[in-house]
Amino acid sequence: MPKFLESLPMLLSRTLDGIMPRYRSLFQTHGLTDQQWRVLRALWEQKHLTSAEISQMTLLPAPSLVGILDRLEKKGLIGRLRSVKDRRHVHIIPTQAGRDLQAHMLPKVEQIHDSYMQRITPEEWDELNRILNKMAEPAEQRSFA
Amino acid sequence: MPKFLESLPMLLSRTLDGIMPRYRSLFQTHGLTDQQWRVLRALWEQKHLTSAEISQMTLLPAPSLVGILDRLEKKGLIGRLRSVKDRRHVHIIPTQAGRDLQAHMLPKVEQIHDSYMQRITPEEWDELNRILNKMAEPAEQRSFA
DNA sequence: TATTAATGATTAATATATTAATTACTTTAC
DNA sequence: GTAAAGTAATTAATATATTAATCATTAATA
Repeated sequence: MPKFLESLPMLLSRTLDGIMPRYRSLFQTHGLTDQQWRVLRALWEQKHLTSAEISQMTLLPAPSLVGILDRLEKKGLIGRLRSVKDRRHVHIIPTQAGRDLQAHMLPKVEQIHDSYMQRITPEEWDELNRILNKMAEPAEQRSFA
Repeated sequence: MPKFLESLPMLLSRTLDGIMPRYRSLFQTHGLTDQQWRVLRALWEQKHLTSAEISQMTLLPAPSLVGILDRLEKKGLIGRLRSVKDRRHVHIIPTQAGRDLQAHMLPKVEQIHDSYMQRITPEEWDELNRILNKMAEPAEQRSFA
């Protein structure tokens, strides 16, 4: 097997490719894309978030978010509300239909997540987080061993 | 921090978002996208590969590959050659310019990879691979503990 | 061998990613 | 108080992802 396949980017991509289809088929039964679900999920414990806040939480690039929010709005799952304090900000608010869909889907999403968690021990999960965070840590704020 | 940010998909996406920019800025100085480099990289130790083989190695979906190969071909980095044995297959072959670019870029790419590897121990790297492969393993062929 | 089924690459349609530029609005600094 | 600098959302242009369908070719079967 060539070294290429054992690189860090390929390892991560391969893992994502391995786990996402199960999530995706659930999303599809509810007419959502991965990214659209992410936005709804980010709004779960919030009354409202600005577009920039959603972008930061979901890792979805701001320009992509415009279209994603357009489509969620067209589906009646969210609303846009321009801030009165600072008219540059747009607050994104889940509609009742959006909240209902969240409530319906979240348990199933968590069920899939749990099924993956059961493949490893809590210690392995901690290890995984520790190692990956060390990888992704920006160079500046890295502590030298 | 909401549980959402601690999910497996978000952990993996966050890590990729953290590490890819350094690769990407290198690719950009050579006028390549991530995916275009992946294809060249896959051809590194091969004289030629079919489109399907490249798709499987690089994890790039076959329909996306059509355009990616178009652009690599237009840049004079690869050539397409329809198989005589089975005219359904198309062999992808790096041109001399493609091989030169590979040879020039590969050390720099490996340098970036090494710099990430230095953040962790070889044992942590093995752990990481072991855990992630367990996550991505298809359910059917999973061994029960 | 004529038909049917399967396969590899491609096209089509829609959604998202990436980078740069723009627009509307706020804040700073002079 | 006004011009300049900064900020949040958006648009624009190009590249890629996702799913389904198509096209040409080959393999399988009656």
